[in-house]
Amino acid sequence: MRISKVNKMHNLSKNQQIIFDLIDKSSEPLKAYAILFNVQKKGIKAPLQVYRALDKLVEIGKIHKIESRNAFIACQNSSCQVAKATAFSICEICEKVTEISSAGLSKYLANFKDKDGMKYSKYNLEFFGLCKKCR
Amino acid sequence: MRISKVNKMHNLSKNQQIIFDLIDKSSEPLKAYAILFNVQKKGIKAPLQVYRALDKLVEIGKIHKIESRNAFIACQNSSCQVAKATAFSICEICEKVTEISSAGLSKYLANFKDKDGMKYSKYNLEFFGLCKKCR
DNA sequence: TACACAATGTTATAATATAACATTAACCTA
DNA sequence: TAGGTTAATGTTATATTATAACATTGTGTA
Ligand SMILES: [Zn+2]
Ligand SMILES: [Zn+2]
Ligand SMILES: [Zn+2]
Ligand SMILES: [Zn+2]
Repeated sequence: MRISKVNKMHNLSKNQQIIFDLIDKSSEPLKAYAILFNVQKKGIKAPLQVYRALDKLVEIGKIHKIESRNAFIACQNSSCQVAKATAFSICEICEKVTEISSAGLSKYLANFKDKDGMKYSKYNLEFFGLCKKCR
Repeated sequence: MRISKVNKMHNLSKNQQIIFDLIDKSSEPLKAYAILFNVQKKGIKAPLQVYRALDKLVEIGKIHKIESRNAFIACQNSSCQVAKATAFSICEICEKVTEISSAGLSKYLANFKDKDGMKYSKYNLEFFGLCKKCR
């Protein structure tokens, strides 16, 4: 396998890199229009440019969407290669979001079968409560 | 405890009842503006009237929001008195949504502790896959 | 080179949700 | 049953989130 192939696996384009860097260095989930505002100085002017980069970054697992907040967070779990099994804790006061990395939880959910015996390979779980600081 | 008190627990107002009835008889999750369109003949004319009823219905657990779809579904689980622990399966082809009612799952999630030993009383879980019909 | 595909740029618009303020209904209790 | 309180409603305007459509440019590969 050549270097170029290795890189290609998750080689980010210019816009993708700009937007990923912003999300990755943020201490909190970012919303699409907050991202847009922050990257306008870098030449990204339109919502669609942001959403396209976000879509791709979600697809390859570099970021995740917090569905209940319409916001995006960098993957905090180096093993998330694909956006297919995600779990988060969300503080209902300060809105701090943490990606949960629990082998037990992911094993349990990956093996969960519903009443019809159906197994699901993809899921998103959001826990809500109060973080340490807010209790 | 008087009758009025018993009823009051989940006595729906006029708009709440209209909107709940619509969602309850629907075979699929409904979006807010689809609801608005459907209840305009009943005198509900503005988005805010719909969103206010939806907020209340979610709060008391009569309906749930499918976060990944921005849509609302009637509670299919008679024991959901409050919107605090929900789980759904979602077909990625036909978009059929089913509320999962599994004692094992809810027990596991209610008892789940993160790395810091934190327990969460509230969660939302969405599984994705293909339903029987779509496989 | 030439092809295929991914990414970009741009304008416009769709879809989802809330702010602000005035009014009315329902409920509780003195 | 009058008065106070809270919940719900009505209405207009606006904020926020997301996509359609189409033209163009870059990138890797045969
Ligand atoms: Zn991750
Ligand atoms: Zn907190
Ligand atoms: Zn339910
Ligand atoms: Zn299906």
